[in-house]
Amino acid sequence: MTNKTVDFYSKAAKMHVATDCIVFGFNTGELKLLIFKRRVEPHSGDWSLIGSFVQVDEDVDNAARRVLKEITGLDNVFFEQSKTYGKADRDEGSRCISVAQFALIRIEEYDKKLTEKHGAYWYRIQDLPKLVLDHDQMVIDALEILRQRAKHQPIGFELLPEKFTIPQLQSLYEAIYQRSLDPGNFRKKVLSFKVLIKLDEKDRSSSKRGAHYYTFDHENYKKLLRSGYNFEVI
Amino acid sequence: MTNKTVDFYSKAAKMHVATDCIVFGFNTGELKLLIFKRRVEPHSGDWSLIGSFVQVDEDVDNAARRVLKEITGLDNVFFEQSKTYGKADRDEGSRCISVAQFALIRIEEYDKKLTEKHGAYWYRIQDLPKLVLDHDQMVIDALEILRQRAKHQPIGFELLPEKFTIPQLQSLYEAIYQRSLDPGNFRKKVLSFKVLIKLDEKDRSSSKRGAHYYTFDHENYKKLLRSGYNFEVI
DNA sequence: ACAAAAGTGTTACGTGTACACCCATGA
DNA sequence: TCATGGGTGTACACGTAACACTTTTGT
Repeated sequence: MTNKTVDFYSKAAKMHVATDCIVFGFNTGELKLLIFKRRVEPHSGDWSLIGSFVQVDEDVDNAARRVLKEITGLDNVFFEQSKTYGKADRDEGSRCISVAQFALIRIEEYDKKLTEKHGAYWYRIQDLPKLVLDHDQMVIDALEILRQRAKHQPIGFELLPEKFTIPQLQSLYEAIYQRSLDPGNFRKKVLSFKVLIKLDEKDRSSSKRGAHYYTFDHENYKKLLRSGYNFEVI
Repeated sequence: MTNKTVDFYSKAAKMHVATDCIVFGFNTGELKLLIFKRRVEPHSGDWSLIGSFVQVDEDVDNAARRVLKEITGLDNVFFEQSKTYGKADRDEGSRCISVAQFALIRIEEYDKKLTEKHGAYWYRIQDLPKLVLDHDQMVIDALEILRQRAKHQPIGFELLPEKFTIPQLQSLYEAIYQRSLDPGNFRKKVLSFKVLIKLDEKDRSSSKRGAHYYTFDHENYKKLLRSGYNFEVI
């Protein structure tokens, strides 16, 4: 590295880089968000998203995975970058920009002990409390992106258990878009993509007849994507 | 601020934060990108996007506006955040994350003297040279987002002069999506949105009959958006 | 008068939507 | 056997795509 380089970089300011996770979950027909009570100043005790500073030798994406694992115990979670928040005055603690990322997790699988230990709770998105800093805006933006994605990719499967029924899937989409869908049309649409594998087993928890379980056909999905398929679910 | 706070923040690493601009322009029926020859190490002399470090007291969004103004002389440019690049090893100079933002500019209006002074050139997106660091990927991602946006918002108008004809607009969309569109259908579709104002004046540069100039009706666009309208151009 | 681009009209087709209807089963 | 949610079938409306056709005007 030349002296010129050192000079050029050294003149530039350094700042904290954080990542905040908008963690979506789904159960009992409701879209939920994992938030927790902040334990450091400023705003200790207020509600906040789960976040962390990014370490010097750590990819930003990985920082998000690290925190989420610390809190939920979950690995291999679906993550996607949402937006970066870079207003100079967004954090009065110190100049700090935050890369927001949203995660979709199967709510049944996370470790309740861990989340309780960290003071984390699932809230319905409709009745979230006021969050710290610009975290309210982060949630609004992430929801927007989730809706956008869910329209064209079968992203919703990330939020359901391995085995799920079509009515369950429909209920998820209804929760995401906050509107009701026609059962017949939804079923036809979603089956037309040929990315669901029907199982023999049935779920009888919500009707006497029972609804068939399905699993997501990852193989076929990838194949179809490569051949330029577009999944317009809604 | 409590001691606890100081402690918490001070333990976290600080790093450089940069912003890189993917500057799109459009003329002679081609989608162009503004890139320039890098003048600092590492990679001095290689082709690069236009970027800068973010200053301590500067919003990330404004940093992008600042560089673009320095180079093109343009103010009031359409900007949108694209993605943040945060791999630990993305810049060998020093740990540095970059918030990529794309800009749409009216190519006729920029100051040629300024861009020449800074060693900046317009390249057709089809034949861009290899760019420095992860800038190639930034362009790919930004194009993807531009296409996404252009599908649902009349974003394309940002790339055209104040007055433009419908065939011009069509040619822009054809450049963005790299496919040809039916003139009749395109015209019908775009006029159906009621966000174009027809002017008396005609552009005779590309036909004897001449094509009517139109302007974008910002007022009506905002009104329609508020009432929940969706602009599906393609 | 003809070429060439602008602009209009018409029709066929596929897809989404609404809704009627049948199925399976526990109580 | 009836109520309930699962699942199938169908008819209509509408948006889109393809393309034929008309208009304008400089050469």
